[in-house]
Amino acid sequence: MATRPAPRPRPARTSRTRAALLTAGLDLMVERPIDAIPIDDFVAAAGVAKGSFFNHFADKKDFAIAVAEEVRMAVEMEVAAANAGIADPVERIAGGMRVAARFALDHPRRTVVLLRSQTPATARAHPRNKGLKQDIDAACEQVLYWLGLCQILVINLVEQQPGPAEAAQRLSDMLVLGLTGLGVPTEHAAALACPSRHLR
Amino acid sequence: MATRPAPRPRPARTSRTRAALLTAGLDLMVERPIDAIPIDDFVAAAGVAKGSFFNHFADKKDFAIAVAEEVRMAVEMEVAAANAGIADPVERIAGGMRVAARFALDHPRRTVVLLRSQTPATARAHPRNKGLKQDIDAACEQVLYWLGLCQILVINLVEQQPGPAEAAQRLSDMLVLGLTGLGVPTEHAAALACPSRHLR
DNA sequence: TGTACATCAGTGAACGCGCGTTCACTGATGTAC
DNA sequence: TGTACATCAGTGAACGCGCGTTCACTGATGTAC
Repeated sequence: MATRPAPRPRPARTSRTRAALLTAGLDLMVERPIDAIPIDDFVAAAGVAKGSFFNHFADKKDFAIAVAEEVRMAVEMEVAAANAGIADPVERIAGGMRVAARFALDHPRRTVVLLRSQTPATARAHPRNKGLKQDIDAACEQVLYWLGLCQILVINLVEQQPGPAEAAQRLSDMLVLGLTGLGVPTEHAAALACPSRHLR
Repeated sequence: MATRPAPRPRPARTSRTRAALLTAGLDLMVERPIDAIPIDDFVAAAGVAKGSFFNHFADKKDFAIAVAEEVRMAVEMEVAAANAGIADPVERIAGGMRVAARFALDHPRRTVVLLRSQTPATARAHPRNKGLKQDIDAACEQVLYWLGLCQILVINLVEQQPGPAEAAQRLSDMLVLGLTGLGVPTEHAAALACPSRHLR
């Protein structure tokens, strides 16, 4: 009967396996949605055994979330960095769209995976309840409206892969359209949207 | 050995079964993509036996196409009707977007199914070849650009379900954005996009 | 109108495959002494 | 440094379920006479 205290940290091999699986996930999910990819393909691409998959992820769904989360955190960090020190909320949301556009141009593959991971367009929840929470719903709808515009822009940039000038123009158009839609005065929106400010 | 000539047309029961399946398809595909719906659900909703499904459709994929095709033909007929007698190509494509918007507002459920049926955004073919077919590709890209804008507008209308005035405004914005993006002079685009022309 | 018969859509049980998940075993990694 | 041992990620064969597809049979519909 031995009483040795257990060894604990064994990060090297472990994190290598996990990273290989996440990388394989990114690679394969660029081409098709996760439901069309068997786990066998992920583990083959990662070069690990099928059982290892379930050592790191509870199930396939959990894996999809983990892959998307990696990309989402990367985007959010860039947004936070770009907005550091900016207080005006209108400028902050404009900055968010700008960063999203920049990210889509820089990392089209990761962006595709992120877009895929989200509840697909036309399947989103419709907060149609007209009860007491009307104000809250209105605020939520504005957020959804803005996120929707960002998503539309990002899809457009990833699909068409326009040159820098064209991309800046589309971002600018979308900013004016979106900001005026939120009630921002046209001149203010136009100033924030000036193409020369964007994308380097 | 009998030599009676065969009876042929038995349309009543047959077309009823087929129609029930297509209707069930529309109903269920509003909520989730076809890959998430077992055939058992379709036949249960249609009230027919599972075997009947394969009397009418070669396989599940064929069924998905048939459901989408019904909606697509309805849209195309409306576009053709709206554009009858109009020769100017710029007005014709503007009319196409107008009809698509109108259809999305009138038939959001059918529109959702149609959107689902298409190669999902971020999975479309990228005609990136820079060879001799440059001109053809350029034309194709313009068509894709326009269809993409229509799709974006339609998704937005179905998701947000704005009131008539708001919807007309979004259509107008998208028309100006799209037409000027195709090189149409701003004044001309603005005239075609005038909100008072749209959506009744 | 009535009867015999031919056809083909309808039916649902059965099949079989793809694939997500499990599990008993292996072996690499690290600790205790 | 060397040896014994404890742990836990890695492994891949096996399992089992969901679901698309098949098929032998039934029965409704319509034609011939």
